[in-house]
Amino acid sequence: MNATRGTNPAVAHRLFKSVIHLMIGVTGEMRPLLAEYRLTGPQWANLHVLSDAPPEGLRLSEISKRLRVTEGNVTGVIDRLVESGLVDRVPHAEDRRVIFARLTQVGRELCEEVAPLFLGRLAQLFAVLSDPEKETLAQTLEQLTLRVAEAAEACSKAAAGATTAEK
Amino acid sequence: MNATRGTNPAVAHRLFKSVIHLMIGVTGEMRPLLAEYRLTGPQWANLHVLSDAPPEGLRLSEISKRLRVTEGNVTGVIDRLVESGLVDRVPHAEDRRVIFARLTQVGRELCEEVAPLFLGRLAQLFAVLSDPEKETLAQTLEQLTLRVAEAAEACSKAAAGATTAEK
DNA sequence: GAATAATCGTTGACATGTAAACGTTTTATA
DNA sequence: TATAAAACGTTTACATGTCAACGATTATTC
Repeated sequence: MNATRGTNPAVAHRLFKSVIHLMIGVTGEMRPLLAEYRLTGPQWANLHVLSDAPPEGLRLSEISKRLRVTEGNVTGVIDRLVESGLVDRVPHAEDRRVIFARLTQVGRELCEEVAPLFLGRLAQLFAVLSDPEKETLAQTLEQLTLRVAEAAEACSKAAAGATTAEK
Repeated sequence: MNATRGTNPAVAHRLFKSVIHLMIGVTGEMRPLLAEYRLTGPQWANLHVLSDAPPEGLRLSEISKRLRVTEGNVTGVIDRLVESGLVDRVPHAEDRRVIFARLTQVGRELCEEVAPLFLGRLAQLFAVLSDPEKETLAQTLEQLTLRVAEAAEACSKAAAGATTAEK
């Protein structure tokens, strides 16, 4: 389909670095705003997914999946949010392995206060792009993320196949 | 100029998350490759900037600038690279505040071995896009990063002005 | 020339992040 | 049903990452 598809590694590297630099730039600019509320980026990310969750909250493994971080990481961040009184840990009624994280009243109110500021600031930083441009760009990055996962999976399967064949 | 420019915060948020997810995805996929050489992503980033540096190496503050991380961070990563025998610390001849980080022979050889593998894998992950597409995307992200920094600077200047005015 | 300011790298306190090994509980399997 | 396997969250060890406060050195300024 795309016979002229390029594979110049330097170009791929440039793209990689541009992604990293953008992330560093944006998170760096958002940090002071969150700091005013004694929050870090990851803490806010956890609060935010919980603010858009059913009343019973989310199990930690679900937060882990949504934020794309390990469960051990979620454990620690939730620890600090509980410490701050923003989140509660609620054991599952039936399955005793499961623990729900749920916003406290204070946590919910903080979310409602911070969310518009956070999103507003973000919109400010990205104001160079129109909404459709942002949509398009986001869509491109999302698709690329999917393809990266696919490429990785294909590779690991190939490796597994080779290993199996060797046995 | 762009009267229809959108400022829907949800769209900005989607873009933000797409950047983060892409970064998590790619760095996650590159980690195993580097791990084979007992390297982490940041360690490789440090080695790589040093591999493209004058013979005397780079001062730590310069590495900090290029990688967009704090100097304290660079100190730690370089510590471990020195520990691994991949990097040397060389004091500046004239300015005794300055310390250069420079690849050792072993470090340089490792770089030359890892670089093509790292870049090749990266190209593999990004293979869905052609080189021109990657270029365009990278350019967009780089410009966005610039604008983010500008927007932030403008904001801090405004804040400084307000503070000054209050006095 | 002496006081002051700026630069440089390090350090310490803290918050993420991963990976691997656990204990607990639940599910699947024989 | 007894056993094996899987799922869940925690813990540990380690490597980043920021920030602020340092010492040491150099550059400015008066």
